[in-house]
Amino acid sequence: MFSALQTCAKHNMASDSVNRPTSSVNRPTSIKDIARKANVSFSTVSRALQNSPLISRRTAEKIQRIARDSGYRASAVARGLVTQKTKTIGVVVTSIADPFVSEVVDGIEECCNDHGYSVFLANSNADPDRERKVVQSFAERRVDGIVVTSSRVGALYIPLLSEMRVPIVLVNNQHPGEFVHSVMIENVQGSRDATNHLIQLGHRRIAYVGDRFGHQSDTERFSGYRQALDSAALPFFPELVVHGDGKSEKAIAITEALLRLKEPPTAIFCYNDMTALGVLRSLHAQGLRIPADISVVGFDDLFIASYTDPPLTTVRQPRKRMGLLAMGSLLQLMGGQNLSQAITVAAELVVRKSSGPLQKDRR
Amino acid sequence: MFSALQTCAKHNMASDSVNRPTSSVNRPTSIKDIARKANVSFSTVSRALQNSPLISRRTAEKIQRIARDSGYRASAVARGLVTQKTKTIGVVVTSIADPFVSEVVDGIEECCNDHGYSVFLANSNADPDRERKVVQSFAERRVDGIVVTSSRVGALYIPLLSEMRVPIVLVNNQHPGEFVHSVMIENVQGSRDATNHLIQLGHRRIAYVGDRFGHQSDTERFSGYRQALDSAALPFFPELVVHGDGKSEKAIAITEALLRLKEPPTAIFCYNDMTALGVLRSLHAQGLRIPADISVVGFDDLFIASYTDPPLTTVRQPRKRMGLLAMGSLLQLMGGQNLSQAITVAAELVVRKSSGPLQKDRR
DNA sequence: TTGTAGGCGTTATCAT
DNA sequence: ATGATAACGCCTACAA
Repeated sequence: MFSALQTCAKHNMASDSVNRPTSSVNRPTSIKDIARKANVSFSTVSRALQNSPLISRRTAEKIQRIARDSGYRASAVARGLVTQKTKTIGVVVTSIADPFVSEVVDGIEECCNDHGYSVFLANSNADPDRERKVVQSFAERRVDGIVVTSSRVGALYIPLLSEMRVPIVLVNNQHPGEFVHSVMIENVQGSRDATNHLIQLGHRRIAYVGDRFGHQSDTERFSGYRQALDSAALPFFPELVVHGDGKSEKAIAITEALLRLKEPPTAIFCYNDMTALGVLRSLHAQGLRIPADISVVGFDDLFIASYTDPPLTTVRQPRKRMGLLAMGSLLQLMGGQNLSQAITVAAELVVRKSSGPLQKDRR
Repeated sequence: MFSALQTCAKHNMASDSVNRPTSSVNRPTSIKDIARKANVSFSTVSRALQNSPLISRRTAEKIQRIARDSGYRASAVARGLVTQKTKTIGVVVTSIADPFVSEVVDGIEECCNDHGYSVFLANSNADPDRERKVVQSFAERRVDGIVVTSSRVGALYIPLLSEMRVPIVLVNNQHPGEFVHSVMIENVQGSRDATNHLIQLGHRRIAYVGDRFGHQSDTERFSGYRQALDSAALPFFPELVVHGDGKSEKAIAITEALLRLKEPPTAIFCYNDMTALGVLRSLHAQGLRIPADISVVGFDDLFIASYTDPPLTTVRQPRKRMGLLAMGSLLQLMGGQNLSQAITVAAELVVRKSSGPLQKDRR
């Protein structure tokens, strides 16, 4: 008892005079501070705070009370160092300001929070170099897993995966085939449905305003469009297919060109809602009535789609759910399970007012 | 030399047989692994990797090469433990899916990235309990600073500030007066400008569709509206002031009621763009022409504002810049500076097509 | 049921 | 210019 006290005193002196020369940088209260107040060893405190069964109820309660009263917060960084698990995941996005992306992240975050994980967020600005750097920083942070949305360079992650030994899940990335774990929207089915919808309304000259050439999602959506035409035995008009950039400005110019054709389309199917926004605006500017004169269909079902004039017929991507699914897969992978199948999510046609029956005598 | 080798060998044996009984959980390569390969002590490696001047060029280069080749990534968690600085900040948002919020976060993230910080993101869902929990988790993560956007419970952070001893900056929170460090939009000036704009167009019966009663930003925007009326010596009509909820659905019903008045307004100034969206839709449904029959002005300048029909006159909040400013302040605070003045950002009226001169004979 | 000791991967302060 | 050593705050055998 006596010697124990002496040791304790010596220890205190050491830590007060030597270890903490600058008392001005007072650290957050630690497990040791609590141990001192409770007159127990700090390992007892550690156990009590984890509700370990091998601690007497009395001391456990006392310790927990002291911890609460002194506003103790266990250091996740110290814990991470010893357990080799940080309970964090990294999320790489092109831009968090993108409404598609932000809803996916919303889903990811919700799932993380429910499972005690914190999320690191980083923008890549669709720049492969930045994307690389961001992932390096995640590596240094020792994240337990990574989710990447809309990457153009999914292949980048293949070597990283083995290097970092951390599970990675991609959402709507450009080259899912190359990557094991991914959540993808069913582009082909979605755009087939959209095109079929227009065909059933009687349209024969249906334009497709795509994304930049070579992008996987564009290729797939175009493919769905072709499939619909083919299975309805309708002719394919190459002049009705134009590549945009997924933004509305470009779509405006494209629409004008489309309308200048000797035989303009009677319906326009757009790669995404942003493109459709530009198309709508351009059509309005030309004084055309929608859908009386021409029909428009988008893809994504952004919030804005129900507020355009007229409300936009489009293909819905359940973005938040895709985020939840991605995080769900990641949790399984981090738990050591080895699911290797890519998840694919059905796209849902949402019919609003921008699509209508073909008017035979429209001009 | 001989004894040194022996020590080294002993050390290796110890760490290989005792310290790492399970070689299956192979950790990322550490400073020690590199030290072994380079035949130097691990402190030399540490210095070489930090470009310490007291290391010979030769060994420094050798070490750096080995580090690069073995894909070494310094553990930020270990570094954080010893330096007591994690180089992370926590961002609390109501919902990252909110377009206002996501652009603020975009600015924050950009600034963080430029300065070597990583950002933890967490949704509060506007729930004070969640908000409290989120901040606790940030405390455990030992973040170096916190940014909170659109909190309704700014006061919550006052005790936290002293407890956590971490700088906090609030963006557009409800009660800035209570809090030292904040970035706020100039609500009063912005809505005064908007209202003046309508007055100059000849409007006398201008409605204000606000947010829920009691919210600071609503109170301020209403105050700007009143100021404009007063300084133009115009009468104030209480029946033209209605409280919405900042969402478009509610605004639809409100607009219908407004139009049923014996003397309906000739212009509607909305608390935000979402509200304006509902107003526009309702107006369209009633067959009114905008702005010929009635003018509409919003607040925020969301992306969607330039794509409504007609494009919406509104008051712009420079959201990304506000994020940058908030993070700028936080950097200064984390650097030990003690700026205590709240930052206020000017709002900018953006005139588009939804506002026009009063038509005397409109009905 | 509780205490002791060692180690997680760094940085930093001594020595040499 | 380099090496040994002690933290940082926590977890976890192993001892008692």
